[in-house]
Amino acid sequence: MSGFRPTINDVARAAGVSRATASRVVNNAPGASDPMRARVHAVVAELGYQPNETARALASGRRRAVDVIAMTSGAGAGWLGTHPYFSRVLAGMMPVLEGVDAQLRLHPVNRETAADAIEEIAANATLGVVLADATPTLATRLYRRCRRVVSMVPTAASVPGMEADNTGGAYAAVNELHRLGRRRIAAIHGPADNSCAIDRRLGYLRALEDLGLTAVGADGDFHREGGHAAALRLLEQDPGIDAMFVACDLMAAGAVQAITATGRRVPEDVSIIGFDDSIAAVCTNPPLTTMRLPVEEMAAAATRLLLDGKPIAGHRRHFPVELVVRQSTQG
Amino acid sequence: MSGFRPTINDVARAAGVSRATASRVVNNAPGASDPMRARVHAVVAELGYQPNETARALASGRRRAVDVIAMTSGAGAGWLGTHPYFSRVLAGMMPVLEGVDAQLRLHPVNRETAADAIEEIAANATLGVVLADATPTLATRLYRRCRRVVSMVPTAASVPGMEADNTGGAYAAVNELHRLGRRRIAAIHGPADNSCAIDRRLGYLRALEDLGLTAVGADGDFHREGGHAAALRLLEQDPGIDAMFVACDLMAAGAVQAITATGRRVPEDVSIIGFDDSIAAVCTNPPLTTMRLPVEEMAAAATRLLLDGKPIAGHRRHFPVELVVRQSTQG
DNA sequence: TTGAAAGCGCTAACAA
DNA sequence: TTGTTAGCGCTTTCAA
Repeated sequence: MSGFRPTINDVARAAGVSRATASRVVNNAPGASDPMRARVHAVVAELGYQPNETARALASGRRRAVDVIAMTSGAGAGWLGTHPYFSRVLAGMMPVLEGVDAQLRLHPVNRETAADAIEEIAANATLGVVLADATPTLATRLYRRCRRVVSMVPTAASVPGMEADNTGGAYAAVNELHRLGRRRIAAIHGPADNSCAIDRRLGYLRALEDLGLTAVGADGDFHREGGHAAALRLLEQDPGIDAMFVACDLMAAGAVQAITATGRRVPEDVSIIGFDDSIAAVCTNPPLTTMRLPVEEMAAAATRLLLDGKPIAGHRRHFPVELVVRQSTQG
Repeated sequence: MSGFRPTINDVARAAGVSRATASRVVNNAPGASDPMRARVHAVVAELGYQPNETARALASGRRRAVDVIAMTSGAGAGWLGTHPYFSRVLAGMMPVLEGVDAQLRLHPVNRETAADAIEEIAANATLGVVLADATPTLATRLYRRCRRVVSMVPTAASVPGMEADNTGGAYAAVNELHRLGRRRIAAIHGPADNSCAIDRRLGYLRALEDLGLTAVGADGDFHREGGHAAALRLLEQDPGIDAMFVACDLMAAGAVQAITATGRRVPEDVSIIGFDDSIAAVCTNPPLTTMRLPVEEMAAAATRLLLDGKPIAGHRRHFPVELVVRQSTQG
């Protein structure tokens, strides 16, 4: 009952038509009479024929697939699975891909073997590739090979990208904290080599300078543990801190835990504003006031851009980063 | 500089060898002398030749890809992006796929068009397909078409699956709560049509019966909102509740918020045990004691099973669900 | 409207 | 060890 897969030849033979006609019918292409169509359709149903996508792709020269590259640090899945970011980009892509019958290929790429992997992905890309997170070097290299690329994070100038206002978001967050009367506003930053983190740090520093306040910061890792540790360090170093701007919700979740563990209350003693508006923001207690990074919208836009054709060099689409007020800033 | 992609013919011609030899060298297949290898490699490097995977797959009859099916409810991405579960299955699959050069194709499938989609995926599956979440009907239908299928959740008897001890986990959770001296143990269940949720509910009910306690439950949706609402309802209906078993961490996060909002303390007044040990468990405040569902391990095992060949009908691999103690059960 | 025939780029017998 | 020759299953001119 199984093991055998009918080919279009089988369909054609059984229907008593040529392979070309069978192909036309199967593809709903013009140039086949109704009686022919009926015959072929009947056979297709009877045999349970399903076109071989590989052959189809080879023959037609086009295959509809978008590739997603996610960096994995060393062995293992890295961020994926431990950080909400990736599932948000996938979630953003799905709806736009659903209607257009294109498949989504996910490529975990680690820093060590990145060069080769990128080369191969570029060679076999069709609709294009979405860079979930990528270093400028990597993005540039990929873009040179295959122009149908969109990055979700800031990379090189030429590589088309979706650009969220990370700097502006951080700037706004600090100002919100200031508006609430906070004056000792510390920061928990992301990794020093992460482009989003760099922008957010910049926004924080600018805001503090503009407000005439002193910057106090600690570096985190974009994970809960790092946020927890950083908050503890900050509080020890300067017990008078009355607000924290945290560069990602996951770290903010850790910070909230650390702060309450020292006997302080959030938001009464220390107000917190996170960044991302990911699932972590609503899981904390109290829920986090945060700067919303519209990841799903960005991923959807990136996908649509690829679907619509080759994005031009240096293409930019800007996204605002807006304040979402929850309980970590106001009792 | 772009637009042209060298084929293996170009390589062969430039190297002055036959296509077969070029192919052998590129594939590291035996039967080519060192001088030949050197010549071909040089040309490959010079031309920047990259094999066309589609042609390769068609010619060799094998393509290494594993398909992942994730259900999307209606329009949009459904769970993906809003529930940590999916990224965990992807994260579990990545490491095992990384070494073996096989690609991962992600298929969002919605209930309405599921039948057709399944048919096509089955027809083009190669290594096999992993069902992240699937109804028995769907799993059975897919399994009939393509025997290389592994489900991550309980489905039909014949469909190979990774089976976590959901019932035992729930049973153990309730007993832990009882051991801590709790006697009014309520439950927040998952969706009535979700097989995992059904098993967890069963475990809860059995435990309460065995302990001679009265069951009190509310239905949730496996999301934070549902957990929040359910906890509120429960507390209103029976203010004396001193513990809750919540069928998923996301709901538990909502429950913690709801409980503290009523002025009660976690864990002093109400102890909570969640389920999953997802990212949500460590973001809550206090962090959640939970029953660990080893999703990554299960996904990795499922992938390996597919890589090793066709799983036999009814294949089962069992996974324990273990208690992870954090602060929601003990001050 | 239909069919014959030439590939898509590659692998894998089989000969030499 | 090397090259020649068929295809893999399908699409797509081009004639009929």
